Amino acid sequence: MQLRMTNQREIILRELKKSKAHLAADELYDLVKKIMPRISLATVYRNLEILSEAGLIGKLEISGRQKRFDFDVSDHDHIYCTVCHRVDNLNIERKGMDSEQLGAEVGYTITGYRVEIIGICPDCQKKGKKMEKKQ
Amino acid sequence: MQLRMTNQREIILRELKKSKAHLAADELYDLVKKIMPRISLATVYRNLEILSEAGLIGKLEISGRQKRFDFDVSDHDHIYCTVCHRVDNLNIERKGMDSEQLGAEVGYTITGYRVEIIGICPDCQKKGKKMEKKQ
DNA sequence: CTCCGTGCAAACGATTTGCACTATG
DNA sequence: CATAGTGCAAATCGTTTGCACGGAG
Repeated sequence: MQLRMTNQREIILRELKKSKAHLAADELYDLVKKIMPRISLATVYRNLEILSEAGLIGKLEISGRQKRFDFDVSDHDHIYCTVCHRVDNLNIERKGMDSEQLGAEVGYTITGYRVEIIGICPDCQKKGKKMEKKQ
Repeated sequence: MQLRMTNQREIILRELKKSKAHLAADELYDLVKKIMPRISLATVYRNLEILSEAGLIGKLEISGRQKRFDFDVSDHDHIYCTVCHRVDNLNIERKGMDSEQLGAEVGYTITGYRVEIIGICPDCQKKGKKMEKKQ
């Protein structure tokens, strides 16, 4: 099964990288549609899946919501806003965590791990304060 | 808004605790239906939400499609099997992680964080080996 | 007797799939 | 020219909601 670099695949990849954000499929679809108006949402889904399997982008399965896709494939963690569901990158020093050993204790073979910090992003904090005043 | 301890709520809570597992709503629904056959799936969803808001159970919004609910409300992390989607408890020493400070660096107000180890559980490792032999 | 909770069915949002057609390598 | 990829619509999966009725406090 070889990958063909189709026009739609190329644009999807390029627009995600260009956005420098952690977009969900439908958000990226809106961007890509501006360039290629007849593209289908299914194609965006299919390609995001394929590109992440190929290691060209990252897949973020956070919080049982929409999957988001990461333009940055280097090793890093994420911080998640519970209000607007935005995701930002984070650099955590992962000292003192031996995931292999922890997994071994419960009989698991470890393939990776994920640290996710949860909070409220700067924008939503501002909006929250406005709301308070109104009420 | 006070909580009423209805029959269905009591059974849902009891069966989750009894299972000692991280069940998804439909799995718990199957269990509870054996005891109260006319219960509706919507009731299970509503109660799981309410019980987790009340702090009587934990809600897990980790990888995978479904939310899972935790019989154990004490502070701990989780390990997730990518093959069967099962979740187990884990005790990680969270040394060397100052989530407050990390959040502050990107302007977030932190409400919590989540560490999730990802791998393949003992059962699926066994099954995997069987599959290999067959092929 | 007051509302919170329930069952049911329908609605919903995100994602996937079957199909016939298109176009890459 | 074989076969991976596409667009479209319908299907699916997990979850939520509106509504009229039922039962806990």
